Amino acid sequence: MQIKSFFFVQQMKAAESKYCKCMYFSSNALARKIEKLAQESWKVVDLNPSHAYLLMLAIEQPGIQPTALVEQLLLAPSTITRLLEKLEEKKLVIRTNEGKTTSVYPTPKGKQLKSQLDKCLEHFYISYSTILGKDDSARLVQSMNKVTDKLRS
Amino acid sequence: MQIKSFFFVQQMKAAESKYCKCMYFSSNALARKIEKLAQESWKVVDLNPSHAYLLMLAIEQPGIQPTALVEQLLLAPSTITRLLEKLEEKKLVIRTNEGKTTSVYPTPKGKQLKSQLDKCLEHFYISYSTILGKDDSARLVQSMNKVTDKLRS
DNA sequence: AGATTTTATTTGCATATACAAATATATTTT
DNA sequence: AAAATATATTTGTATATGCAAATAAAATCT
Repeated sequence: MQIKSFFFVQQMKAAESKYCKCMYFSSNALARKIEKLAQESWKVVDLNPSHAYLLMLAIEQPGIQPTALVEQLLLAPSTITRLLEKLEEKKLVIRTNEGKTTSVYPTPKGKQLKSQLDKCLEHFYISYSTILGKDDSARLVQSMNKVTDKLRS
Repeated sequence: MQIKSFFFVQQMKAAESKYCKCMYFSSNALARKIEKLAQESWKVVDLNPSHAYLLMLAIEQPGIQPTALVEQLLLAPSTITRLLEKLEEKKLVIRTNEGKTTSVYPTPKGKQLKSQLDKCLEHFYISYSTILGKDDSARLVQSMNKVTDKLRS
């Protein structure tokens, strides 16, 4: 039962998978693994990484508008709205409307998280660069960004 | 209104974003862009890329079991179940149970899609490698896979 | 052989994300 | 000024994904 144990007991490496040469497969698999790692890092503030990133932006650019968040986080407008709803529920940000624009401000409770958020970011950075090496991970990040920019439609 | 137009009209490049140096950000942004590109490629068979990949595996390895699909697609078991449910609804695969194991077979209707599926894969490959260059994209895929494997916990 | 543990799969539930349409406001055109 | 267009944001809806628990069967241990 060698074949069976190969398939079942051991986890297949991404590089061995039949479709490993395909960017869909690789980028998604990588993103999922990183997502998990990131969730660990931000667990202490009870926030999903996306929410945490948004909060960090709101703290550093108080009054920032959803459109700007869309640009900076490369997420869809509706996604930003949903993230904001959750952060507002948790009393970490508030939205003020004036005309058609909305401004997002951190609440005092949100601002208080700043140092913890910084620590989470640091923790996350360390956790992947220890596994992957600082240089390698920096290079990978750079080339992923380059590719993302090229794919701008 | 130069600043305004910068923020609002032009989309910010991933490499300019405040958190671009972070792997969470880059890997997710890339995966989302690639996802979109892939969806385009598989639209003609009315399948999401994940479903398409699973179907391709079922065609090439008839009788394949969910566990093997988990290994090869690096997805959670429950996700595989859900993908299978949908493919079964569409009468593209069938599941047979024997004891605790399940075997997945393509239906005739599923098998008929093979050549179209191959074309979709080809189309997708061409669409990203024209934008990114064959060598660059191959290199990127390779390093993403390497990283994914290292992150195996 | 019966009890315990391991393995395979599914279900219930939660969540992030996006598209398309709706809404509301601002800007431009005529 | 009124009409048309553009911009900003939200809502309704759909979907992929995962975790944890449930179920069920097989394998192992005693």
